[in-house]
Amino acid sequence: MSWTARLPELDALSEREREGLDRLGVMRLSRGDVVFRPGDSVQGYALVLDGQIDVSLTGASGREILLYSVRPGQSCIQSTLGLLGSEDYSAEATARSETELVLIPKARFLDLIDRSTAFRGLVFNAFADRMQTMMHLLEKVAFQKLDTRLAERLLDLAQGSDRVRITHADLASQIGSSREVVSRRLERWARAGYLTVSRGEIALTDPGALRAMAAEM
Amino acid sequence: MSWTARLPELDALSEREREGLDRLGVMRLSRGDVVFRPGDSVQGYALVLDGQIDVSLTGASGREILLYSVRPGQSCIQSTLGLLGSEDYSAEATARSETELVLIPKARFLDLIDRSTAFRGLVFNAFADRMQTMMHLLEKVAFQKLDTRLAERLLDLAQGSDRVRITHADLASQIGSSREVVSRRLERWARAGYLTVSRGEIALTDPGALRAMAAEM
DNA sequence: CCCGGAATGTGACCAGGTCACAGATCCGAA
DNA sequence: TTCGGATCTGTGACCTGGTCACATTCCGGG
Repeated sequence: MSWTARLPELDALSEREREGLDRLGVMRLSRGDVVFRPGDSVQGYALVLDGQIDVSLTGASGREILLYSVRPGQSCIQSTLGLLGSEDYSAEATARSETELVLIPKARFLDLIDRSTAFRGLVFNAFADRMQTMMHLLEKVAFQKLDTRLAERLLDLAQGSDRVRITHADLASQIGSSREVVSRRLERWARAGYLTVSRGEIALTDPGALRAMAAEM
Repeated sequence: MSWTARLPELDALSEREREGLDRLGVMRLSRGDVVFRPGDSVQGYALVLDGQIDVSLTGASGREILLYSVRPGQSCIQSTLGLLGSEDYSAEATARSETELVLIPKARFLDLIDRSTAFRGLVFNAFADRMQTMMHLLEKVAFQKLDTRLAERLLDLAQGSDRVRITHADLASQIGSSREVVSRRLERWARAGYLTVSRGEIALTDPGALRAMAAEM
């Protein structure tokens, strides 16, 4: 079966190119599987078909921060980095849910970049986008208050719904903070009536208040 | 006169391509001149011939952090970002010394990317490199202690010599900290005998100690 | 020699990260 | 059902670093 048909992003490729890619096998990952870790060498260009992969950095203290999530149709530009700049991974990637992905081998990838204008555009737009979000992340980490980042993250995780299933520790690692700090902040917000916390779950009772905090820089 | 000859990085380009580029004018900037600021739209691909351009982010509080410096032969990948991803600048760039640069207009740039494998390689290697250093920067800001970043910066600015001409405020803005904090830290280090401070200048008396601090993460 | 601006010094305070534990809750095995 | 370990959360003490509000000091030009 043809996986290239599942990604509208690839429509611009020629028939020939798509056929070639379709012969590549689809990998399946379970939640928690590690795609790569710091120091691994880059084997190919990773393209997610379904599910989600989180790419994050870990500091010396063990504290973590989420760089970005790779969703269907997107690629993990850490691999682009490795393929074009020939440096190994310095970040870690794990599957956040059941995930299907395709790995385009290095040689094939470089060949496609050379021959296909469409593919090139795809890759470089994705690259530029990620770079942009990385800059925004840097800006947030360097200058924004914890409140802002936490509120933002909660709203993002909620995706419009009013509850988020996540532990304080996970939440902390996504915004580059620590569990204790997040716990205390959540407690404060609970007292203020913005949300209620229970083991493994947070219910947003006043998303408006959160949005206000996320908005103020 | 041919400016393309001044950059060994461009040797890989064909004769034709180089001739075309040579017709572009060279811009001259003085120290302090602003190349672009947040919100400016991207006009073309900026290539530095001589001098140095610093690209930095500014937070709401006015605190700044240096993203990277563009040296001769390098390009400001903020412009690549804008050209490939079509987002405007979110950072600010200023000339740190007398600087000469060439601006390759958007259309010409995109054309070159399409036609010239060599040019493409150049651009994307530079892009990947910057991305890598941005990740390292993010890692530093998120996880490293001030000592490490400050010591690192001092050694970098000293370039092997034993003195650095810079104000505490400038130093602070380069590492994303504040003047007061930097002043106090320098004073502490002066008491420890690592360096001596005088108005506008810092003399490194014990670079070894600084290197030790820069090394420990 | 004086004066204004630039650079630096200083104390008080606040936000947030770290450490060391203490409870609380859940879940599977006996 | 109950026990025990694992996971999650709560809490106080402490430290680093950013912020605010000023006070000093230094330097060059008139």
